[in-house]
Amino acid sequence: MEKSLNKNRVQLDRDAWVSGAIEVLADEGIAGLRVEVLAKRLKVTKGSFYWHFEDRRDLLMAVLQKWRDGRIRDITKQTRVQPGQELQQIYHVIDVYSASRNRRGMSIELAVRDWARRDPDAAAIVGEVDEIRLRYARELFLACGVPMEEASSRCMLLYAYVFGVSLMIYDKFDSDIPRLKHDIADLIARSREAKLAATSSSGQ
Amino acid sequence: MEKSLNKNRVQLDRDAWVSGAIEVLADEGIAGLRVEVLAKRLKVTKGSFYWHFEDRRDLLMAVLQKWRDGRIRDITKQTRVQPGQELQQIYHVIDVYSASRNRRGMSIELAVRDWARRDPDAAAIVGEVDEIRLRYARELFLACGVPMEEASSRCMLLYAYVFGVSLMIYDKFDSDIPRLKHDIADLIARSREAKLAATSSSGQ
DNA sequence: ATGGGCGCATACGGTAGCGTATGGTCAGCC
DNA sequence: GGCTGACCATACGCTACCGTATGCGCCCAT
Repeated sequence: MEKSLNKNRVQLDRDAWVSGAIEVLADEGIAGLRVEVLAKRLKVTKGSFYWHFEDRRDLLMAVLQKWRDGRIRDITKQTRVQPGQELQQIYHVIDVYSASRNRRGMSIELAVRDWARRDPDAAAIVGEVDEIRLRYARELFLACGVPMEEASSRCMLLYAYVFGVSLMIYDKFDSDIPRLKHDIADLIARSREAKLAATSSSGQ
Repeated sequence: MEKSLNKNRVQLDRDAWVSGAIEVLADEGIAGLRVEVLAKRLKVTKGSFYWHFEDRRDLLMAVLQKWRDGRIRDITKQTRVQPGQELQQIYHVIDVYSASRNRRGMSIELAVRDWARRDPDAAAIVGEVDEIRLRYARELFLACGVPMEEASSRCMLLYAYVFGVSLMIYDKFDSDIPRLKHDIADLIARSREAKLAATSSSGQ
């Protein structure tokens, strides 16, 4: 209620700019995230932009914060699991993080990681997100009875795979991509014990 | 001998420009690959550039060709193997393609793949390279006695991993990164049969 | 020695983008 | 009904970059 703006004259706030910026980032990459381009997409001029932000860098930092907060909320959600469903949850994580089921999110992810290759601030944010994701995913493997070191290896392999596969262009390689992806998920997720647990519980 | 340029007045040819362009691409990404920037790095002006190239696009296409040719030569070299050494060769491929052993190459690789996300010509080249790499790597798994479908899955996992891990920032996650990487290589490379073959042959 | 072409420098017009300055508009409040 | 402040438009100077036009020096063959 804090701002009773009648009419449909939508006033932009800082968050609207940041959300728009993330859209542009996904489409054009960090190099294409220009304030005049963004302003045009929001159907205003940059006069508005410099009302809400110090400069372009100010926007970019806000983008990083928002992205990080969203990723942390998301990973806590995706790895929350009721007891006994840990292995299924691992398959679920592989699935929801795959590019085919999450094109927009993966576009943003790759744009941020490319950005992080040349910007220390972005790299720090990516480092935070990676560490949290790896820890949460490792918990899933540990809950499946996988020993600590193997859990570390497997969750690392999991994330490297989902990001890596979204960089590849392999449509001519195999005729049955769904099978391929499912088999790869098996390679990542199942230890010998876990496989037994999966086959015994998947039927019910 | 075709051009006897005495003195040390080095004349640039097309290939020198392309090589320089790949350096800039690795450092700055495709968006930073500007002809005036490149000219400055080569210590000439863009007057020279437009002697050798139609326009910027002409250079970019030449970069793609050169990159593709090099990658194809490299993968044929890295997967050539004498009989009996197939499994070791798989570990070798994982090693040489890992970012830590090949920083420059991986920078170029990631820059090209980011480029390919928005440029159909680059995407076509990446598609070519990926298909050839996957086929060559699959041959290694097949030679290890891995059945066809599993060989496809494992070689795909291999490449997705090496690219994906180079996107991640995980230095705080585990204290023993070498062990982690070795364990992951095991997860990718070894089938039950292959592991037996490895343990029996690694001692000799 | 000289004329021609190769390889590059210089100068130019044009566009896109950053950041600043300043003016305009509308809502809400007294 | 006039004031104030939030939000935005417009105009400006500056830099970086693209591509073109043209000039200039050097090497080589005749």
